[in-house]
Amino acid sequence: MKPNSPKISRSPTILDVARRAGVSKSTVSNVIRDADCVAAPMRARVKDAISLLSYRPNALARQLVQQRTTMFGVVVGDLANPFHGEMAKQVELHAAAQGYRTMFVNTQADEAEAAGLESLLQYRVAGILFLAHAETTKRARQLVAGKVPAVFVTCSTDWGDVVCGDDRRGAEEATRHLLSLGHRRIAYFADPIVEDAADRARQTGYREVMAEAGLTPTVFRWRRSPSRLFRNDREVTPEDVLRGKRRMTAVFSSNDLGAIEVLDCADRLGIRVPEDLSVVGFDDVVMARLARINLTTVAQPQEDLARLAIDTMTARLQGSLQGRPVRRTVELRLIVRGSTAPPGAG
Amino acid sequence: MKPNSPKISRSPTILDVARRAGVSKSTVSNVIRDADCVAAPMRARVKDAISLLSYRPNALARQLVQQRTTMFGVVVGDLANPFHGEMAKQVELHAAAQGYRTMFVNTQADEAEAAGLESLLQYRVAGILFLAHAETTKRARQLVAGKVPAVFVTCSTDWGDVVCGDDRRGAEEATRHLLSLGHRRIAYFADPIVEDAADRARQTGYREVMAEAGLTPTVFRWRRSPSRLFRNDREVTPEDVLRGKRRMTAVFSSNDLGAIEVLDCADRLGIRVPEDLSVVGFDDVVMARLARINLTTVAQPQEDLARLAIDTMTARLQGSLQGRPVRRTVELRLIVRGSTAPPGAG
DNA sequence: GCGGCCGCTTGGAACGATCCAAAAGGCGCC
DNA sequence: GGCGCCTTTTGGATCGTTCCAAGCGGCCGC
Repeated sequence: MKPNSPKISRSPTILDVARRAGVSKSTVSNVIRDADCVAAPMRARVKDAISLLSYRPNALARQLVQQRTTMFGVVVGDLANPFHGEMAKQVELHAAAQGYRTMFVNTQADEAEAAGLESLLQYRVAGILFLAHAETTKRARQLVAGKVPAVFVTCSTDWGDVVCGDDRRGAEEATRHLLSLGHRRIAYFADPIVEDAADRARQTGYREVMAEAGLTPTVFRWRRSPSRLFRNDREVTPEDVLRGKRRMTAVFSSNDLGAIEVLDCADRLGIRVPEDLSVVGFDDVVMARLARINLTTVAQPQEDLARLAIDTMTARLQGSLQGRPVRRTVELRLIVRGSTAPPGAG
Repeated sequence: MKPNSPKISRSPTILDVARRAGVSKSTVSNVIRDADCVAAPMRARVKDAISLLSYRPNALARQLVQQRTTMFGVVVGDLANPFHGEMAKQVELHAAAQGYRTMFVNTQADEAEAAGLESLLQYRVAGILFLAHAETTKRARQLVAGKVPAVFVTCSTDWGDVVCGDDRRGAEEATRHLLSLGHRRIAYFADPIVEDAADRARQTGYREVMAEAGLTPTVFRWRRSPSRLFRNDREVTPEDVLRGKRRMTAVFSSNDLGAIEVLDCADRLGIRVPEDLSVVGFDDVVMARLARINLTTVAQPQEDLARLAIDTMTARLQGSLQGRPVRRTVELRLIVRGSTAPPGAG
């Protein structure tokens, strides 16, 4: 080996540090991983060399040799959706607290999803979190199932752990609230193009309660995905529902964004809320608390969801959780605000 | 080397593929990087082996040896903020289109920022994007400046490329709009605790126009960062402004979230908008378009911002952009909606 | 027939860390 | 003084790729 090869500024490696401190690379390695088997004066000398060279360990090299990474892949339907945004934030926060970084893929079960997942797998992420995601494609399942732990947050599946609220019960509570106010003609608005499990569970809760009360359920589905909301290109509008022959007095939307969209349509059509129409959402996004929105909704505790999701993931990774997928739930709670009232209250 | 060591299911490597196809690993490498120097029948044989073993290249190993990664670090102030969320989404989208993955760090110039940046640098990300971020700390500068290209989107700095609108001119236009309606007592609401450059530029624009008109500027600052808005723990409220001795007739907020907060306070205080108070925001988040919000605001073209940011970043990486930091701007445009009217219009 | 060239394939040396087994050194005990 | 033991330190193998220079045929032209 030639002494003093003329290094042209490249970031220093563990070998540079070793040379500078006059020790072997193994000792440097022991210091940076702070193993306990290194004597104090030596440790000090190495630390000096490290800060002198402003050495920064290479995470790629480390994770390659360790055969495990500290990155999570996060697949999120639509970061522009406030609910997803908040979930993403909370997940990033809790992952970071456990020493994991997060790689995001923003995709709605479209063709980009497969590419995004493929990429995450090539990076050998330690696990993949699916956030408030529409139904995953079979392709997704076939790509990740079994290769890497998967946790689904606020959405359901049979091939990975699930962390969510009891959507069905939440929907039941919301529907009962409308019933107790005296509503009989209550419509359910499903949001995305692609059905997801959360949507289905909420719909089931709604149908159940309607049936119990001897009422006919009415289900509508937006034709646009949430990201396209507020874009004035609605294909199903509340007008279809409210001006139709069997006029509805209440709408229960599978999520807040949809509910707010309903409010907006109602406003533009001159339909008063809650006098002419009651609206209930699901999620409790911050926006819903505004005096101008003031939306009755089923709150999902986003921080709890995120914490539980990360806990589940780390449990899988440490092996303290093994075997068949588990399902962990958080408490949902109806928050009554000003968008609901007895029918014909005006 | 022992033949047939009893492999216990591990993801297959390039060597496994090579053995299976009866060629050398170099040839396999040539196939997966599709270099043109490999004969057709051989290529076919290798591809068969790849799909047979469902081989997936290891991005860590590849990037380690190539000495360059295809990951961007993205530092974003608050993913729960709709403007940041939309920016994050657009950036992820355009990065993915160029073959880059994104690692997110959600942080507001707090102590977590340094740790997050350190982590990004350990991963040897190709570059770091700062999104709508509050002023970066000196620590951030000292960590990343010079090591890796940095692009600041919708915020400014002197040590990295900047992509933003002409905030000052936008603020001027907004202020002139209020003046032209007849307002004289116009307050400016600065949002975050930590001043950022965008905020300063907007404030300058406001002050400029006020001075030209011979009016005294009045600047207020929220004491909470945007993520804490809507939480009922305001420390400065529009009440301070509107009920004070020198009653304001208009408020120009440095961003939409703040403007919406103002609207909300006004609603709760029984102050009518726009009759008693005109409100102008900045950003044009989707929410602002709702009939119930209907906020006059200065629109920032988020997709253009994201595209330009990624373009600038890739230009730096390819070396087609070199030398001192550049500053690239996009067009801002005032959108007049229903939250502004002549003073005393009620 | 031989040299040269070209197209394809290959072995080996990186990349920058971790980890393990073995070496080195110091110390006390018989 | 020799032996074993314990604490530190060390060299080398390894992780899964890329990349380069060299090898290897075969073909063409003179």
